Amino acid sequence: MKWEQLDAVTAARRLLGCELVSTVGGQRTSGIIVETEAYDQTDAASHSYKGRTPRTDVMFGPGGHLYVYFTYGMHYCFNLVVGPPGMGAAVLIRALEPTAGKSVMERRRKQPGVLLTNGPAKACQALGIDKSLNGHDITAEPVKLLLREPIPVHDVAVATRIGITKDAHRPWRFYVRGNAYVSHS
DNA sequence: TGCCTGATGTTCT
DNA sequence: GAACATCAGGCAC
Repeated sequence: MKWEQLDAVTAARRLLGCELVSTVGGQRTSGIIVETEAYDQTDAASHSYKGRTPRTDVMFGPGGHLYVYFTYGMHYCFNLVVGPPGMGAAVLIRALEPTAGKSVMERRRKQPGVLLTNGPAKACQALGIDKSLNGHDITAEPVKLLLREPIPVHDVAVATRIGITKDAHRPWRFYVRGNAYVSHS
């Protein structure tokens, strides 16, 4: 998959159903992506909206890399950068359905079941992703994205994004209908 | 079940 | 100095 060739909305749809595999710290954890949000430079809610800064530098790099940021004083969230260099587009991974390493996730999260990964900062913590992985290439260890069959169109729901104030009306959130790990349906 | 709030770093104004 | 792509615990109903 050539993430450099996709816009944020197309990529956000295509990422649903794909699997993320992390071997951070020598511990294998993985999950299927079930909820995403699209952001791009024309979008006031996006970190790239105000142009390139040291923080948002990797968003303006080539697609296929992780953009990891720290927020609210205690949480990390991670995006997949998409589009060609200079585009400033990315897809926020909001929720995963765990496929391996649940016990590792429980140890990291100190929470059971659906609470492991049903939110962007939770998924990040469960996979052991932190700021040191900012700019990481998604085809390399220790965090890899594996392509899976696309989710059928009728199983994908579209909604407005969560937790933002600017451009909040854009229908740029996508999730797998009926999946228990989706944070808001 | 649902609202309110504390925790707490980084970035930008 | 305020805003922020959040989460979890506490308390009122």
